[in-house]
Amino acid sequence: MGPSIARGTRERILEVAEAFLGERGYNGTRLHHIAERVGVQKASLFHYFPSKEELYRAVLEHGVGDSERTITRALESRGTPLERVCQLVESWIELVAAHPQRLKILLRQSLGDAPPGYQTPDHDRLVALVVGFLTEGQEAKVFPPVDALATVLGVIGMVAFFFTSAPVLAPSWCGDPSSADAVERVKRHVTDVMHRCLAGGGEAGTGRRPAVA
Amino acid sequence: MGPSIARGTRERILEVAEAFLGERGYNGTRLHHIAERVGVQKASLFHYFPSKEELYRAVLEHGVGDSERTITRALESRGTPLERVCQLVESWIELVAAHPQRLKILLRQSLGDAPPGYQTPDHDRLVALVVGFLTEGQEAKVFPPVDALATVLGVIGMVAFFFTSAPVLAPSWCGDPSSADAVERVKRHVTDVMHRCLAGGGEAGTGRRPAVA
DNA sequence: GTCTATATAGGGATAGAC
DNA sequence: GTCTATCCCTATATAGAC
Repeated sequence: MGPSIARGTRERILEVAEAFLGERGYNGTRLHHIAERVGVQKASLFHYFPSKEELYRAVLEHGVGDSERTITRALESRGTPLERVCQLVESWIELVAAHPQRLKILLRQSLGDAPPGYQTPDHDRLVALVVGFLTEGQEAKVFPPVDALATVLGVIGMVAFFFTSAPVLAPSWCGDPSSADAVERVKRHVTDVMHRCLAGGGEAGTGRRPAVA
Repeated sequence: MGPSIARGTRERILEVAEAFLGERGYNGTRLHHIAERVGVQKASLFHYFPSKEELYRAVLEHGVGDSERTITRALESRGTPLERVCQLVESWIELVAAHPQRLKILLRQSLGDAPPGYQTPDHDRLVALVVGFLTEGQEAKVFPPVDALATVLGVIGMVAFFFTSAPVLAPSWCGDPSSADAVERVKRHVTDVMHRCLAGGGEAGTGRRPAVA
């Protein structure tokens, strides 16, 4: 994180744009509104960014790197493999709670809300990092034989849903998903699920269902 | 499902619109494109729907009701409570796989991609139905004391992510999420997780973590 | 570097013939 | 009920003064 005060106009534009892109999406965001909130004329935006699409790309790059650092750091931490997985989950949840807009932008991207012709980058490398950790644990018989890739993607899906869609589709879930209470509840639930799914070692887990129904 | 052949123009418009709204979103969908794919002039759309917004609402209503029927039917089925939960999960996954666009539209809605001023309807009643089932099971000591609401929303989030975002953000996940293989894999994983989280009765589950880290 | 003014295009919506 | 033609607004982007 850079200095949080006395930012230049370019940084303020990026910040406001990130908020709008998260809240309204690429197609729904008006340069007009960004300029207004920054407190500048619309034409001035084109002094810093040649087009709306380039502004979009700049916002994306601006938010990249945090996730990767969080993941590698957590996997290298001390503790049992299960503790490290939970450490990773909790760190990532905090990251998401701190920057909900970034996750929303990624989700929108995956749904196709991006500049025309924009190639959505994949995140296979990052996912593979965690999947590899789980697989190694399974080979060492410390994790049960669950579907490792599905487990990782499932956690991402749960957390993403808790912080973006759930508050809207099921208001009974929580008021402000970024509140300390909500963050704590998500952490507790996800780590609880991880314990239930990854504890018990290499033998068939607690309640693995017998066969196809 | 109505007759699938010799549909009227209105039905064809609804069908094509559903596809576009799922794929491009409300703001990204051009009436021009809908008309083109239907094989009709743009102005003709206004003979059937007074505005883009009304077309959007019609598409939504057209896809409502299936989910509710699926849920109530599964919860009233035979079997142990856990079997009924898994039955519900599998039925719902099939429904999602059969109509991925509908889920995408709902997700987009929750992200705010809807007509200006549109009030996204909540689904609290439907969620509460399943949560109630879990809570009763917990009071009867057949389910462990997990966070029931979080469990339900977590499953929704996982499945939603598997079928919409995961194929784009992590292409290693699967090629076509609606393929029989992919559907089977999702079913297996989610019911596996349900077994691990809901089996074992009312005592503290397998690996419930001791306290806050 | 920021402004006012304007060019240009695209898309939602309407009019009216057939 | 479907078409052609057109209106009109909005939004991106540019030109050029200060």
